[in-house]
Amino acid sequence: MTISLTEENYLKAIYTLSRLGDESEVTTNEISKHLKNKAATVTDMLKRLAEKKLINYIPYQGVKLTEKGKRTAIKVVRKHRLWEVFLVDKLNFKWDEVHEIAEQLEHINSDELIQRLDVFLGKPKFDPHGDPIPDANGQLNTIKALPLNQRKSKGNFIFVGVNEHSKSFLQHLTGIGLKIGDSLLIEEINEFDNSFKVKINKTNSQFFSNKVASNILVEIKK
Amino acid sequence: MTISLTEENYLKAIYTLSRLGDESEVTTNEISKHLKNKAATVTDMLKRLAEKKLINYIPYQGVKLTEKGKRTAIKVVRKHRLWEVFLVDKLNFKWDEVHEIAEQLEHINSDELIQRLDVFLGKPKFDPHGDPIPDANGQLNTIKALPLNQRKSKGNFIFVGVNEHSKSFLQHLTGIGLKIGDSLLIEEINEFDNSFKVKINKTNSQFFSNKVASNILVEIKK
DNA sequence: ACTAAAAATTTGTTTAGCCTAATAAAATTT
DNA sequence: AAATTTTATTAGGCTAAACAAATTTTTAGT
Ligand SMILES: [Mn+2]
Ligand SMILES: [Mn+2]
Ligand SMILES: [Mn+2]
Ligand SMILES: [Mn+2]
Repeated sequence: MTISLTEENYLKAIYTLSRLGDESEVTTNEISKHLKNKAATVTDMLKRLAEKKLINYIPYQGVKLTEKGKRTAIKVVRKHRLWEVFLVDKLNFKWDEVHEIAEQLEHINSDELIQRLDVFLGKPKFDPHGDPIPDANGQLNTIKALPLNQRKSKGNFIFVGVNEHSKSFLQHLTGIGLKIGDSLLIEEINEFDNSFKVKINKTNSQFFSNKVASNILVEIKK
Repeated sequence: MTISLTEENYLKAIYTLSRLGDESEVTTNEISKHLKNKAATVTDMLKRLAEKKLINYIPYQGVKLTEKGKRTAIKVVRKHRLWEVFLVDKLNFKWDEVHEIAEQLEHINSDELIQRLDVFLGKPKFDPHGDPIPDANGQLNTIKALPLNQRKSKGNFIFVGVNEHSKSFLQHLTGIGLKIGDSLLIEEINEFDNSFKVKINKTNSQFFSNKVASNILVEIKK
């Protein structure tokens, strides 16, 4: 049974959306919004995917990936993230330039290719945005990072990933001079607007709005 | 105007077929055979491509690429061959394993990507099968090689490319121990079946059938 | 419990890309 | 020059993937 590029994109969307919330059912409208297709189109595809046993679908009740569907979705995510590492590490693209190209590359179909690419890149565990790369068996490091704005006390953290992948946000961070792996020391938390004053790498102090802070994922520095 | 993956494949087919012969018109049946689609399907597509000014098409008279069509086709060929170099040089695929994957990768759409891939690979001039890689402006080294079986005198040659790209032929050459760049000394030409006895790299003598010799491209050794 | 709003599905079209069968045009043979 | 064969086109139909409009089901508000 072959899975089309479009079907792969639907499976990935369902996977991504189910991870945002509580792992429960994903709704037609969520998928519709995410993929920028009309709800009627989504319903059609849900029937097709259910037919292929890639999702469990009860009309009006939303969908969940089957094991098979989940495996497929994770493989697409794995490819997407490996290619992003390739583009940044080997071709010197910036982290805000790679997503659209990876959206295409993630559909290239060759197990041998993924395997060799993985080795060539040194079996990376995270992509350029800090997102974990599933291994060949579909296992992925659960990330224990939290958004910066949920840290209620001052302290020392490491910037490990982003919640928001838009080009403008990534460029904003680059403008500030913030990169994955940088240390972040919360110096002030302003009560009235929940903005933060943060020192990056012990040198340069910056103000982060709550919006920005909510999209920056940090771990506690050991 | 966007050009679909399928349209790209038709343009590439027309380009390839026109190069085989005398650069003249390509026929519906040739395309049909090459792409393994029915002639009626090809006629449909020819109308679409003509509509888009990618080919000049006169019913019953065959087709020729327009300048625009040719540019597009050459770009696809460039991408195909660059990706093949990547797969062999960087991911250590064998030369008989890369074609199918390159058939997919050649449709990835990003000028910046091709440009950077080209630089990353060291701006290669030839792909793993000895085929010339068009440069960013679509110029390509005309190859002055001839098939081994057209060399009528004994002498010293260099193996620079293949005429036949099938997995089985490439594996056959690998089995013989023949690689691009090897020197070939014609020791004997057998009149009755036009087979050749050839010494590879001054060490190992092999018999080549005329069929094999016709698919091996050589240049005169300077 | 009833009604209005929101969410999802069904119905009917469209386009790209493929097919087979029927027909027309061109080339070849007699 | 006709007849036959080969090549190509037209006509009609199919499926995947999209849409808009109409309808149904579920949820939320009173
Ligand atoms: Mn991405
Ligand atoms: Mn990413
Ligand atoms: Mn190839
Ligand atoms: Mn090649």
